[in-house]
Amino acid sequence: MSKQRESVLPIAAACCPPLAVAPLSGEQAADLAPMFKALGDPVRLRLMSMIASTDEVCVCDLTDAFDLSGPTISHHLRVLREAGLVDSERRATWVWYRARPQALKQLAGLLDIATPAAV
Amino acid sequence: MSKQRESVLPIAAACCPPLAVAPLSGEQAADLAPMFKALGDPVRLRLMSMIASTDEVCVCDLTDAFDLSGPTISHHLRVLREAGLVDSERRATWVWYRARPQALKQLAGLLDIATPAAV
DNA sequence: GAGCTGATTCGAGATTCGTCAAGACAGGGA
DNA sequence: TCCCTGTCTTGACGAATCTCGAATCAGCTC
Repeated sequence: MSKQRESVLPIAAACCPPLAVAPLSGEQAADLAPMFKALGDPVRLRLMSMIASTDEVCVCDLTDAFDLSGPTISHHLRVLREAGLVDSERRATWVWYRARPQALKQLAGLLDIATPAAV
Repeated sequence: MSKQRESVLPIAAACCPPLAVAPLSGEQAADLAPMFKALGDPVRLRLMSMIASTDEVCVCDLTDAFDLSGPTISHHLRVLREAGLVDSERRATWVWYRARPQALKQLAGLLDIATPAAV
């Protein structure tokens, strides 16, 4: 991530109507599934929530919150980054992570239920 | 699924504020991650969209839509079912699947972005 | 009851994933 | 310049996942 060329992300590729409105094509599903998959691990879901609930987070703070090794946290952050859910930026010694609201919004829209009364 | 006792699902366990509002606890993340994980496979994501976009779908129709064997489709449907995302019901010879709007709504709420202006 | 159709479960093989230890790289301070 | 701190990458291993064929179960029709 030292290189910022990952700004070309799979986000724009998929912009679909809610699941409850129309079925996805195979291609759309293949584009979107990695995002859900990235959130499908408890550690990554918690990392995502920690990153999204503040403006920026330092890796050092994230590492301290888990009983996992540094490389493991780094690996999970990389998965989130490659899924387009977060951005990273090196600033002096530390690396800071920031959420990508676009991506979260896209997933939320996909899961939106057309019938609010449905229970 | 022949037995309907799976109606006791992990849904009620987790009911959390949006990711962008407060970080998840380890327990909350462990409850929610399986749902995202279930949607993290292209085949399952497409199955979910096919089920959610109509009232009910017969397994036979789902199987026909993929180049996969029956047991494989059955496996993916089981994952969706155990994650609490769909319900199944046997009616005569056929088994019908239905989405659980509660679950989709919960996930959508979790991904909701507090700042609609954010881009 | 016998036979048929549809769906699930079981068992096995190949692939992917999660984790860590060791090494490499980037940047700041003496 | 050299060393130290902090982070990422690489390589490796066990565990979980995806897929299929074969066998099993559920229900209808004759």
